[in-house]
Amino acid sequence: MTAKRSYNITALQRGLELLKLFASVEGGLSAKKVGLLSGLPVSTVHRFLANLESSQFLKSDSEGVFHLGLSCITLGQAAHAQMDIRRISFPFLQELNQRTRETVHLTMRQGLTAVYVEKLDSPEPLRIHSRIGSSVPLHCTAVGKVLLAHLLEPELEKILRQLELRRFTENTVGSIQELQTQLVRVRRDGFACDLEEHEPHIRCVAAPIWNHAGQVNASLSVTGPLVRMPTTRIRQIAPLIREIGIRISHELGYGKAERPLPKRGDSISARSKIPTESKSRRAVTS
Amino acid sequence: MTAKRSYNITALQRGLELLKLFASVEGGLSAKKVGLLSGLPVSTVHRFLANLESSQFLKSDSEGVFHLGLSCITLGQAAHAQMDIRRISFPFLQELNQRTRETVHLTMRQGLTAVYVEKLDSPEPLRIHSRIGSSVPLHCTAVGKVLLAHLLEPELEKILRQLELRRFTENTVGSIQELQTQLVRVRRDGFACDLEEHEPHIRCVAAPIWNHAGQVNASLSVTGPLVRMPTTRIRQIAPLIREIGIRISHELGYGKAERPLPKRGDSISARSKIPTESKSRRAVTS
DNA sequence: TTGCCGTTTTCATAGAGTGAAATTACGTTT
DNA sequence: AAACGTAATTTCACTCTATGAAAACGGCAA
Repeated sequence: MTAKRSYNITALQRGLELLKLFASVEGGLSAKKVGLLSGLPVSTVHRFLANLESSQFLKSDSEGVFHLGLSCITLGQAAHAQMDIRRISFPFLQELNQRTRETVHLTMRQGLTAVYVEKLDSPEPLRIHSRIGSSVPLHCTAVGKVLLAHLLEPELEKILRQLELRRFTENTVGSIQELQTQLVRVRRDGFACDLEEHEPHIRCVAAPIWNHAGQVNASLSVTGPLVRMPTTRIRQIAPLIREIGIRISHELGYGKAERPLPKRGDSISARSKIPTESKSRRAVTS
Repeated sequence: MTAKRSYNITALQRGLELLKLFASVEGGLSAKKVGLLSGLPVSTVHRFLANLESSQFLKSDSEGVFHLGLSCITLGQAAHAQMDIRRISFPFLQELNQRTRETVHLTMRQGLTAVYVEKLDSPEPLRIHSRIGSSVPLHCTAVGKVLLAHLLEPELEKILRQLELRRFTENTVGSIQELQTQLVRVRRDGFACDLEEHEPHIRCVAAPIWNHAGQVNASLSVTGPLVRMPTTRIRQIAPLIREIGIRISHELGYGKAERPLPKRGDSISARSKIPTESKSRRAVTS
C-alpha cells in the first residue's frame, strides 16, 4: 500500500526490524526469542544475527544472548551530533530553560510517536524524568499535538487513521473528533498544551519549529509538575515558548527565501518544489 | 573475509555499510556521493537509500541530501542504556573522576578502534574534548593498548597485521616491534600509558576490565593535560585506576565461578597479579 | 543411556536483488 | 526558447542471493 514501487529490500528491512526489536527490549534476546517475536524461522534468524554481529550492530554474550552492539552507539552518536536542528536549537533551549526553570524538550516525529532529540533539566529539585531518544505518543502530549497540527492534510489524515488513542489518564483525549478540534486550536494559537493527559501531575506547553521549507518537523516544550504549572503560568509561558520556536525557525532558514512567511499555524505551501502535495494546504478546519 | 561460512546477506551488509558511511561524514550525502564513496551503482544506491529512509534510519531534506535519521538516535540510545558494563561501571567511574579530578573514559574495542562508551569530565576548567560514541586508534592510546594487550594470541596477531600505525605525534609508536614490547609491559604492569602519542599535550593512563569469563573487552582511563600529568602523578594514578578496574571486574562477575577458560598464558598471568582487593569498597577521598 | 531443547548447518529452489540503460526532472547556458 | 548537463528515478531481464524446511549438532537433565 506504500504508494511507492516495491522498492523493498526484504533482507535489509528485516535486519533493521530486528535491530529495532532489540532496541525495544531490556536485557537482550536469544535466537529463539527473536524467532518468536519476529515470526521468522530460526534458521533465518540465525543468519541475520550472525550478520548483525559481524558488523558489530549486535554482540552475543557467552550465554548466547544477543545485545545491541557498539556500532549502534557509534551510529546513534553520529546521528545525534549531525542533527543540526539540535545544534542550532541548543542555545535557545538553554534560554528557555533558564527563563522558565523547567525541563525543556526538543522533539521530532518518528512515525506514530514523538522522539526526544534534546533535553535540558529543570534546576528545581522536583524534576521530570525523560530520556533523549525515548518516544512518547502524539495524541496526548503537547509536543505531539504540535507536530500533528502542522502536518499537511493528506499526511495528517493517514496518521490520524493509524493512531490508537490510548488513554493514559482521565484527561487523555478520547476521540478523533475531539483531537481534531484541539488541533485547530493549536494551529490558531501557535502552541499546544498537555494538561495531565499523558502522565498524572505533569503539564506541558509546546510550540512548533518551522524549517527553511516552511514545514514543521520539530517542536519544543516546557514540562513541569502540576504544582508549578497552574493555568496562569501556562498563559505566561505560551507566548515565550512560541516566540523561541519562531526564533529557532528563523535560525533554520525559515522565511529566508524570497517568499513571505505565514505567521501562525498553517505550514506554508512548500511551493512547486515539493511535488507530492497537490492542492490542499488550507487549514484543516474540521 | 571471516573464517565463517559465507553466511553473508549482502543486502543487509550493504545497508549497514551505508549507515556507517553516513556516520562517518559531516552534513549528509547526496545519492551521487554515496555512489561514489561506496562504489555501488547509482540505481542500487537509490534503492537502498529509499529503504533506509522508509525505516527512518535516514532522512532526506528538500535538497535531496540524506542524513542519519531518528531511528539511529533511538537505537543508539537503547544500546547505550542497555550496555550493562556501562551501568555497572558508572559509580566507579564517578569515584575515579572525583579522586583524580580528571576526565575518565570507559572504552570498548570495535574492530581496529576503541570506542568511548562512557565519559565523565574533569571538574577543572582546562578540559579534554571527547565524545561518547567516537572512536580512537588502538596503537597510540592508553585504552587501546590495554585492549590490545589482553587479546588472545591469535586475535592479537590478526589485529596487529591489520593495524596501520599512523603517527599522530612524534611520540606515536613507529613499529609493530616497539608496540609489542609495550604490550608486554602493559600486561606485566596492569596499566598502559599514552604520553602524548595521540594528541599533543595530552597524557592518559588506562587499565583493563575483565568480564566474568576472564576476557578484557573494556578498559578505563584517566586523561589529562600534560601540565597536570607529570610522571610522578601518573605513577600515583596507575595503581588507583588499576584497582578500580579490578573492582569493576569483580562487579561484572570476574572470578566468581572457577571458570579457567584456558588462554595462551597472557591474560592468565594478568590474573595472578591482581593485587588483593583493598578494604574500602566505596572509598571516597577528600 | 535417552530425550529434550536450542543452536547451527545444509541445500535445493524460488524469487529477490541487481545494475546497465532508459527516462525524467531540474538548473544552467547559449 | 531551446539546448545542454547533471543528478534523480524507474525499468526490466537475468542471475545469483537469500530463503527456510529439515537435518545435524551440542548441552543438559532425568
